[in-house]
Amino acid sequence: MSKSNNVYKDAYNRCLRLLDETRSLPSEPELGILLGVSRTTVRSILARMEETGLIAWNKRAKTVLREPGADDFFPEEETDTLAQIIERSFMRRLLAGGAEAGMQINELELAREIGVGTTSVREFLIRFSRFGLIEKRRNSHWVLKGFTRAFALELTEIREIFEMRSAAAFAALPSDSPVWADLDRLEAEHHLLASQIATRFNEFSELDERFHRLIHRASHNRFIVDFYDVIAMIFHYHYQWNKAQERERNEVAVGEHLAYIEALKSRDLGKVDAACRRHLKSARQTLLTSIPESRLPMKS
Amino acid sequence: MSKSNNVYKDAYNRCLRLLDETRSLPSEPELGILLGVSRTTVRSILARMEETGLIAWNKRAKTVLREPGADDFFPEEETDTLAQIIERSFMRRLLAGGAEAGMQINELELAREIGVGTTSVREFLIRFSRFGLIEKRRNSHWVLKGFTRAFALELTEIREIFEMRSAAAFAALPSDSPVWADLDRLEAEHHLLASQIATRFNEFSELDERFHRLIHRASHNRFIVDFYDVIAMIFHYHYQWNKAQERERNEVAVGEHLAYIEALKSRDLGKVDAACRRHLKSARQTLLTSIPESRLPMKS
DNA sequence: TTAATGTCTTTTATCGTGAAAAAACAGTTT
DNA sequence: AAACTGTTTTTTCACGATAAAAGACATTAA
Repeated sequence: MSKSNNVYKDAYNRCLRLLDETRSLPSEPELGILLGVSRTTVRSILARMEETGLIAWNKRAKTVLREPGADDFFPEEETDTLAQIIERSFMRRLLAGGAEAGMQINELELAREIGVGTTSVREFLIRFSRFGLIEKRRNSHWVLKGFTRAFALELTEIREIFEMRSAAAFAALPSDSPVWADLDRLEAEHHLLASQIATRFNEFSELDERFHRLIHRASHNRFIVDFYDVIAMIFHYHYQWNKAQERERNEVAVGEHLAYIEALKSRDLGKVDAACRRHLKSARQTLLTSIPESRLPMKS
Repeated sequence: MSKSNNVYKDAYNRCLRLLDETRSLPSEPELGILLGVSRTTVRSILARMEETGLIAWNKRAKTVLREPGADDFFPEEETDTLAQIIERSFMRRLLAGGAEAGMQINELELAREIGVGTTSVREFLIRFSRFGLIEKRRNSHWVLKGFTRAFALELTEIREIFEMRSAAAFAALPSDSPVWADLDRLEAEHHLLASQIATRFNEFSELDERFHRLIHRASHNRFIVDFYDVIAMIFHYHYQWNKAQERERNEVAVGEHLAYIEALKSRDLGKVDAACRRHLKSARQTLLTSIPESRLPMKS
C-alpha cells in the first residue's frame, strides 16, 4: 500500500452532507473549491456517488436521487491524515507515562508499532521537533526531553511575552479594522457558552484557540503567530488528558476571556494589560498543576 | 547510490590533522569520542590509513609512519551532509534573485536540479519551514514567502525582545557562574580580532554567533535558544551575500560587542540595556539595508 | 577485572518506485 | 468567449529496500 486515499474519503463524506441541502450539485471546479480538493478528487467522488445510486451524473447535470444514509459514509478513522495518526499515537505514548526524559526514540520501532513507513515517522519527528519536546542527535537517535515542569514554564514564559504584545497591538488597532467585528462575534459565542456551560463546557477548548489566535494575529509577526501552534498543540492534548475539574476550569476561563474582551474593547492599555495578565496567569497555573512532579533529571 | 559516506570522509580528514601532533593514535573508543563518530567509522578510518601507509595498525598499536600530504585528504565538497548541500543550493536560488514572493516551490524539480532524492528535499523543506520563509499548502506545493523587508522586521522584533531578556538574565547570574569565564575568553578574542581587523574581518561572523549564543543561553529557555537558529541562519547567508563595507561594518560591530561585554560585566542593568539596544539597532540596520526594496506583493 | 579489540545486529539516511491527488491541456457546451 | 467536462501529465505522499553508521555483544589482552 503506497498512499491512503484519505483526502478522497474525507471529501466524499463532506460532500455527502452537501447532498441533504440541494437537489443538484454545482460544477466540478466549484465543488473542488467548496471541498478544498482538486477536480480529480471531485470526479472520483462523483463517480462513486453515481455508482451507489446517490446521484445521476451526466456531464453538467448532477441530480440528487436519494438522501445519503449512515452506510454511505466512510468510517471516520479512514479519513485521517497519516500525520494525524502518527501524532496521536506518539502523544498517547508520551502522555501515558513511562516516557522518562532522556529516553531515546527509535524511528523504526515507532514506525512498526504504528504500522507505517519510516519516512512518515521521520518527517513527523522533524515537524514535531519545533515544539521543543524532542531533539535530534546528529547521525543518531532522537532524544525525548519530556513534558516536564521546565517545559511548561519555558512555554508559558514566551506565551506571556507574545500575548501581552499582541494584546497591546490589538487594542491599538483602528476602529474600522474588521477584527473588532470578529471580536464581537467571539464575545457573543462566549456569552452563549457561558449560559450553557453545564452541558457544553467541553467546547471551550476550540473557542479558546480561536480567541487567542485572533489576538496573536494583531502582532503582524509570523513568529508570534506560528508560536501559537506550539501552545495550541500542548493545550489540545492537555485538554484531552486532564479532565479534572474541567467544567470549573473552563467556566473560570470563559469569565476571564469576557473580561479580557471587555478590556480590549475599552482600548485602555492598562486594563488590557491587567486582564491579559490575569488570564495568562491562571492558564499557566492550570497547565502546571496537570504536570506530575518531575522526577530527578537523568544524567545525559 | 544510497547514502554518501561523508561522515567517514569528514572524520577521516579531521583524523589526518591529528596525525601531525602525535607519534601514535589512542584507542578506538577514545578516537570515536574525539572525532564524534562511532567506533565502526573509526575502524574504517584506521583501515584506510593502514592501507595508504600512514600508520601501522596492529590491535592496540597504531604507530604513525609518515606525515599526511595534501592528497591524503578527501576533497572538501565530499565531506558535506546532504542537508548542507540542499540548503546551500536552495539559499543560492533564493538570494540570487528571481525568487519572487508567492512563487511556488517544486520538490521534484528541486530534487532533480540538485541531483538528490525527493525525500531529502522534502525533509529539508520541513526543517527549513520553521525559519518562516516558506509555507506549505495542504496536499500541495510549498509557497515562497520571500526574504523581504517584512521578514527582516519581524525577525529582528523577536530577536530584540529575546536578547534584551537574555542579556538581563545574564547580568543577573551569580559571579561564580562559569559563563563569566566564557565571557572573558570571548572578550579577549574580540580584542585580538579588533587589533587585526584589517585582515581578519571576515572571521567576525563566527565570533558574533558564539557571543550571542552565550548570552541567549542565560535565558534558560529552549524557545529563545532555538530561535537563535533562525537568526544565525539568516545572518550566515547575509554575511556571504552582502560584502559591501564588510570590513567597516564588522569593525563597528566588534566595538559594540566590547561595549556590550563591558556593560554585562558591570552588572548594571541600565548599562546592559543601553549597550544591547545600541548593538541590536545597528544589526537591524545592517540587515535592512541589504534587502532590496520590496516589489509589490503578488496576488495570492 | 577493566578496557580494549573483533564480530554481529540494529538503526539511520537516502533512493527509486507506484498510487493518490493536483495541475495542465484539449476539446465541448452554453 | 467564458466556463465547463474529458483526458493526460506532473507532483506529492508513502513505502520497501539498501548502504552507511551506530550500537551491542563476545572475546581477548593488559
